[in-house]
Amino acid sequence: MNTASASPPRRLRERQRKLENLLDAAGEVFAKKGFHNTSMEDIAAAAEYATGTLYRYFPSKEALYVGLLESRYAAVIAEVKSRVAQTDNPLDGLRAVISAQVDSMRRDLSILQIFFGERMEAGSKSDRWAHIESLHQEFHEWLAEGFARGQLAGVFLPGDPKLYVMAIQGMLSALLRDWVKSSGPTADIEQQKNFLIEFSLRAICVNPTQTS
Amino acid sequence: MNTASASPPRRLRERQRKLENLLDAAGEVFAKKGFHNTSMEDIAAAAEYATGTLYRYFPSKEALYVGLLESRYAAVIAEVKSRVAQTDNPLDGLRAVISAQVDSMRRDLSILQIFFGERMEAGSKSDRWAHIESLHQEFHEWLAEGFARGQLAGVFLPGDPKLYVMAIQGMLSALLRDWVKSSGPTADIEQQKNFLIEFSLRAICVNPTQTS
Amino acid sequence: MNTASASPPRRLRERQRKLENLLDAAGEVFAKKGFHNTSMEDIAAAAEYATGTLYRYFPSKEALYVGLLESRYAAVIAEVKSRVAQTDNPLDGLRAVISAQVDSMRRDLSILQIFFGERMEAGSKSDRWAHIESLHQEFHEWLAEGFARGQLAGVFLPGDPKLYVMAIQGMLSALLRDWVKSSGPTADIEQQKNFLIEFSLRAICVNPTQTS
Amino acid sequence: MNTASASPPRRLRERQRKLENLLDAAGEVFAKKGFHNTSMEDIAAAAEYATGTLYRYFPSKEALYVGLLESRYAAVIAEVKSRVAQTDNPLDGLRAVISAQVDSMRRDLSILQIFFGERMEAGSKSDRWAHIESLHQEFHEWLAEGFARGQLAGVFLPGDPKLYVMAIQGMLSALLRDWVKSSGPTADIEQQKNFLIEFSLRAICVNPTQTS
DNA sequence: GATGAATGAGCGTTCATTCAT
DNA sequence: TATGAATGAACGCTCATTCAT
Repeated sequence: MNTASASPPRRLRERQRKLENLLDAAGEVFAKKGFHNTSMEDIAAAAEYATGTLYRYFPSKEALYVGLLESRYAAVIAEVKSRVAQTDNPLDGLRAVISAQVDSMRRDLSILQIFFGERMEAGSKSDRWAHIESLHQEFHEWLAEGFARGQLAGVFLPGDPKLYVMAIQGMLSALLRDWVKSSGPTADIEQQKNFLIEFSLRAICVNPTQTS
Repeated sequence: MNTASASPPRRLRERQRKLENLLDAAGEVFAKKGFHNTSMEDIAAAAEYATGTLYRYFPSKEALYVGLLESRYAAVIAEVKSRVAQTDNPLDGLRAVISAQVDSMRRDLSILQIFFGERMEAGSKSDRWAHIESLHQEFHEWLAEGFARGQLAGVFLPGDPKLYVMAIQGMLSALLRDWVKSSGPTADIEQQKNFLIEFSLRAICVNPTQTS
Repeated sequence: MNTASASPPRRLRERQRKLENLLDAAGEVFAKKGFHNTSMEDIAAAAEYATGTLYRYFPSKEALYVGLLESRYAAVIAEVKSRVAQTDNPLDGLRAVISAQVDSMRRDLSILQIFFGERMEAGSKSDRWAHIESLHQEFHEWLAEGFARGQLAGVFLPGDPKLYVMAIQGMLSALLRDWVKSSGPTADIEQQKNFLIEFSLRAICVNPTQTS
Repeated sequence: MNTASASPPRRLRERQRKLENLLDAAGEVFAKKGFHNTSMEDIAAAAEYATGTLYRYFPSKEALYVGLLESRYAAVIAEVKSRVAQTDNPLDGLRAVISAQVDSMRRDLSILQIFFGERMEAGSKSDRWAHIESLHQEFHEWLAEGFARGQLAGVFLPGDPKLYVMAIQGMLSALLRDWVKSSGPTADIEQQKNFLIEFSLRAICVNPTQTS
């Protein structure tokens, strides 16, 4: 292979790398100060770029923010799916769903701070918001399907799977929000994680007593 | 009593009435557009006042927002406490806690949209934020105490009451957030409410089968 | 005399008294905070009136300010003239001019702070400004005439009397400005006053050595 | 030296040039309308910039104003010092002090209008105000020292040098204020300048008759 | 591609003034 | 006459975005 043919990929890889750097920098700043209190100049400074350069990568501040959320959310979803794939029964699947999310978040608290930071306006008609929303939808549907399989297997109690998903994700959110408020996961993370798991199993399983 | 002595109260009542109107108007606008995308002019227009007039009632936009949250949150808490006071056992107490919150919110969806709208920066050192935060703390502690009583009565399972509170409030939040997203409570509210109650009872009660 | 005929004068006196109070209050506030940083509400509060009431006495904030200056300046001028009237030769007249101004100002430092505070815009076409300006003109012309008499008497050196007036008044201003800056007359007022007098006499008199 | 190494200086020089333009424009507007009646938009228009641009050079309106005063005052002081340095005896030094200030001011009347315009509130704790104040202090002390040397040489009369300085600077101020009022130096500047000089020499010198 | 100076619309806030009571 | 709630124009300042270099 010659340089000519190798160059385009290199260009792309280069661009990807810079884009990642930019998202990382933006992530830090957004996490610390929220969307509205972060200026493009802040981000540029953190990424060591000039303001104008940001616009070579994202057409607007909102696009940058949404892109960031998207990338972080996708990573969490991927982590969950991967961890669930390593299980072979609904109970462990449920455990993995909760565990993976707690672990993801714990690893990078800034994700949380962004997730629970200011929501953008419903008015934003950006395609990217649509996409992030569809990521979310698709994730919840995937969770619901997994849940339905547990019900068919006679392991989970009957009822609308979507409601079960909502309940579990709601509890997770509350835990994570707590961490954000106390700016950092509290000491007994494992205990909290296990609490959530046990709590869920009791509420969800046909035969909770056999769940250890 | 003569008119002269009655007059000052009238002034105050008048002011209260206007203040309520103002908060209502602000509530609507903040709910629709969020804090940062709502201008004082928007609020003034909604309240049918001139911009300057708003500052006779609140010293700043943030104070107005916080005042609004405070007033709404206090109402929800009051409702919950009142409903719980009418119960005479932990199980019904738990049911009341969930029921009352769902009902409160359903009644005025705009509260929700504000609660789940953009959070202000942690930087806001306003005393009012401190107050609203203490309202929240105090409410959660009150819930935790009630829960602890249920444990002492042997009705609820053991475990850190604060975690139980977090779990329940988290599920409630998720439900309400769902409503906000679909801009309005979905048709089967009662079903969703009951789902949450049953779900919680199973996860919390020593003897869930006797809970009807 | 009956009440009917006495009433109008009483009304007027009453009004005068209130007006004086108002000016006094305004004087204090203007002196402390300057024209632009003083709001009508400040003045109203200091005078224990409602804002609207101020407009019954002065048609505008500027009119109030100018009225205040006018009244204070007129008093200083009157003091100077009265003190000069008690002298019988140009030398003592000059001494009185300087002495009276220093004493006037020392007595009420707030006058100074107003005189040396922010000047209004030249744009203000108010008739009152014209009047205050004419007070000033007339005072300086009166001083110049007095000076000219001293020249005719062979006591003062020749030269444009207006320039002499300007020089003396300039030195007085500088002294007073100094006081304002150190917020209060400095300890050795008498010494400073005498310095100015001696300085002036040396520069002005035909035969300074005989001036004690 | 290559272009690369020369480029940064160019940037800086460019910035300096623009800053000067800005100060000039601001000087004109402030001189004409005073601080409080000049809006940032006015200045921007005069400088042919957008409002936002001003804030790239000065962090606030006050900073711009203070920066302007500082730069102008520093220039006057420099002129005075330079002119005095060319003299070799106290008498000529005194003449130079007065002459240089009159000439400086005459050259750019707008300086005057700013110096005698509205003073900022004492409340402004800006570092720049402190600096300008220290410029002033230092200048007056320098003048006082020069004066003391004249006393030691037996040329000037005894007495607190600070008071002499105050007197002379006060007369200068009065002259300049006069010019401002009549919006422009009056025709007989030289005569007025000489009057001030002669007046001062008579009041200050041990042997005024030999001073021509 | 990268820069960063420039833009200018938009916002929160103030306050002199008015007027119904 | 006195009140003080209401007004609304005006201001200082910010910052996402553009574009000449």
